[in-house]
Amino acid sequence: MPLKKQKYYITTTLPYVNAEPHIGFALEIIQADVLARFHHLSGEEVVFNTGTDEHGMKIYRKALEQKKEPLAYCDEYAARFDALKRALDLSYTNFIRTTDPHHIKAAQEFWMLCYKNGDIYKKNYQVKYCVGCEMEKTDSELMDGRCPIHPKMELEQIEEENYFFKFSKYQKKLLDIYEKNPKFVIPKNRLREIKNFVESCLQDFSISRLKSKMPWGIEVPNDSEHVMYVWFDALINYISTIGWPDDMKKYNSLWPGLQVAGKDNLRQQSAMWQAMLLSAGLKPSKQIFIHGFITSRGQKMSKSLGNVVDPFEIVNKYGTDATRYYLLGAMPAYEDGDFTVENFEKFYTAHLANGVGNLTSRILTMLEKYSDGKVPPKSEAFFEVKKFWQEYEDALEEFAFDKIIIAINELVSKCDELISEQKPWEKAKKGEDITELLYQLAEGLRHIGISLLPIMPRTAERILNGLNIRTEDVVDLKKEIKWGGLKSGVDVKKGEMLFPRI
RNA sequence: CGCGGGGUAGAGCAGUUGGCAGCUCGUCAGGCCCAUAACCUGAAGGUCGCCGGUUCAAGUCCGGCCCCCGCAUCCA
Repeated sequence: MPLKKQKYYITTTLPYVNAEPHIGFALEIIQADVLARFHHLSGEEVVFNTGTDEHGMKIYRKALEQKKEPLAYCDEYAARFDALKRALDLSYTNFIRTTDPHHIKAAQEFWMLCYKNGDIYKKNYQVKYCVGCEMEKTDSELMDGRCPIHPKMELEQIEEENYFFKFSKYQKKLLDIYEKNPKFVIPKNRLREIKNFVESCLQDFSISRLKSKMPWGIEVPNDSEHVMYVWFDALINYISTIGWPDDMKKYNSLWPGLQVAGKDNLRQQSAMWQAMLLSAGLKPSKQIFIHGFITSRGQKMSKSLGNVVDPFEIVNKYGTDATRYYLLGAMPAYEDGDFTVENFEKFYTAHLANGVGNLTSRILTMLEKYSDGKVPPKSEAFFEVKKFWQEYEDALEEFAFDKIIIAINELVSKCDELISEQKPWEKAKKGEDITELLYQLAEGLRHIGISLLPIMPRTAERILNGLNIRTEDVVDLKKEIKWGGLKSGVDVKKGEMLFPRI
């Protein structure tokens, strides 16, 4: 009986197109890619969404500065973000732009649902405005009632009519979601953080801007004087990209999905967006994973400090797979991680050149020298691959990408230890039979190759090709993770070095 | 008493429900020659920020204190 393929929907946040792609976003999308690839290998039908968030004041201003039409400006940036796909070897299936006509329609439809549900209302919005900054200021941003940057200037009071969303109405329901599903937000401390926030104060938030002041947004239905505030429109991409509301069949088969986001997005993703979904009568997200920030030499990256790391530059210098591996393995899964070139190079040398790269050539060379370039007859399992895969899957389940890398490295070490212990070169000289040992190593290498498929797709392919396995044939992970998948008698070939030292 | 994160070997970090303090790099000493000067074994190196409490037992739980980093802009 043919089973219907299980569906897996995962999405990143949409980066805002007012700056170049950031290494922190690279981390996010690589994490999502590992999950997407793993589930694809497991035989699931994967929809993996990313894209660009393109509306709002900042974009509008930047476009004006560069004397461009906003959309033309966005086109350029969207292309730059889409270029990450190639640079980082990403497998996303959807790339949505919030200026896509379908998304615009969906956002308006969504608005109407919230409106009909009585959750959108008009209110006078009083703000303090600093002429020096040309910015609205909230009370929490002020010092002694004055702008901290322009303390000599008087703040102006501005009053405008905005639409508001009844966030406060959903306090109890949000807390219910968190209560019912203790893994709704990973890691735990982030769930606690958002719980505290929702428990303490939920203020209705403004979801529109006057079009006369800021025309670059999605028009509010039945009120052409307003456009939606960028947050409200952008969040809806998670469902508009999977067909909502036109293709309800597709939407129903995929939603709710998994969202990956940075810690700066905790509130928007796990509280505001969830309240919006409730208001529209839709299901809350399945789960939200919050990753930390990447610091640069211990400090937050900023243009003024000049310590911003460009993902394209890193990929050009060290290669796609090494970049993926470093970001996944050297950054703590749940906290901030520090990025330095020195650390990158150490990690590269220790794990890639000396570790998996060296082991691959060791094993393949031995097969060529002592086994006629063929895989020897099968032998019983020496390595505890079952335990290895259990660890691997458990770590993935909790988004502990660093733990996956540790588990793979342990398997690499075990192979190295076995070689040193058994001294196959010595035994071969004495004429002892080492075919059993060689099969152990070759099959161990196959498991390493399979386990690297989601992490470093190209490297994994080269390892598997060396063992005469085509990645197209790796379609059923359940089968692949069993001992003995490597066929005896097939030719092996040692290719180029995987990771030349730097 | 604004919010959050952190202080563990020279550096960077792990330490889940309390139960002999670990990993990577670096240093030192051996081994090995299948492998990318790679690999393996061993050693040195710690008052787990400070003080107090609970406990047979605290890096871990509780209370207090000190220090560092984010929370205006650029920016994920």
